Amino acid sequence: MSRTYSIRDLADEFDITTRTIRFYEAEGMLNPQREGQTRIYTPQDRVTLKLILRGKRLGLSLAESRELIDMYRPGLEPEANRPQLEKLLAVIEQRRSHLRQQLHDIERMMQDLDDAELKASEALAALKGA
Amino acid sequence: MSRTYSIRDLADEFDITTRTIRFYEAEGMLNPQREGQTRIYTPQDRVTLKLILRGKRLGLSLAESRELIDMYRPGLEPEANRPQLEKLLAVIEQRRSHLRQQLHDIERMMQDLDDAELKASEALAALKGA
DNA sequence: ATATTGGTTTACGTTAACGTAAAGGTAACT
DNA sequence: AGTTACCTTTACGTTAACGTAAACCAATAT
Repeated sequence: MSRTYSIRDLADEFDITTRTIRFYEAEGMLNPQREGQTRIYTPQDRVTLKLILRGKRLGLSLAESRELIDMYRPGLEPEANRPQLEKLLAVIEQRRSHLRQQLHDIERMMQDLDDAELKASEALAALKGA
Repeated sequence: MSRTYSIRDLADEFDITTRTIRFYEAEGMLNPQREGQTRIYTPQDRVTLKLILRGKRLGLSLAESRELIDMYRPGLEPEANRPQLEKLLAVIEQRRSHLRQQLHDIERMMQDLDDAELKASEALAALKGA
């Protein structure tokens, strides 16, 4: 019923190399089925990969992403997941504030650059006027 | 007149190691004066270090930060700086949009986590109710 | 005098996240 | 049969940004 993907399908879709995908598997983040030697990926595998890449964009390490992803697989006992879930929420919140800091830095930097450009063009104008 | 700083002053102020500061010097980003063997940093050196660290927070590589910083030192011929200045502005703009993407990812992730937590607590409630 | 504190150079070590190459299997064109 | 196109495993290589350790001065504290 549900379609499957080759390693190349996924590599192309997410613009990464097959090496990268196999690397994630070696790190225990993916466990595709096999058809003989060849890896076969389910939609679920695809989602997992997507999560890894999203985490990466957020600056999470693979280890962090792994924690996160393990969290998404609903444990049989939700209670057991509770502390981990809270810890994860804290990590995310921290990331969020980190991003705010970065945005702030960017604003400052843009401002500095605007100033520099202004000065430069003023200096240029002065030269031409002379 | 203007005060100076020891390597430790700066390391403590910015919460980095002296190794890091020497590393930046080895990379040609700092050129402190010497008093005998000992490095002496001026307020200007301090600003440079600040810029390096700001770049770092923004995810710039040292090489990128170096370009940036060289740009801040007003070249004798402003005209010559022009193309570089524009290139740099482009880099910053790209960073900015990258950050926006990250913020978006964070929002999604938070949402997913909220959902997960909700589900978890619901499952928990169901169990207790049974 | 010696021990502590803080500076120095030189140089090898470390980590993450893959890159890259070698060597080989299988299926499908031509 | 040959070659092209994917797939596989194994394994060594790479890069950035420092960490860490050894071995050494110089000034101060005890």
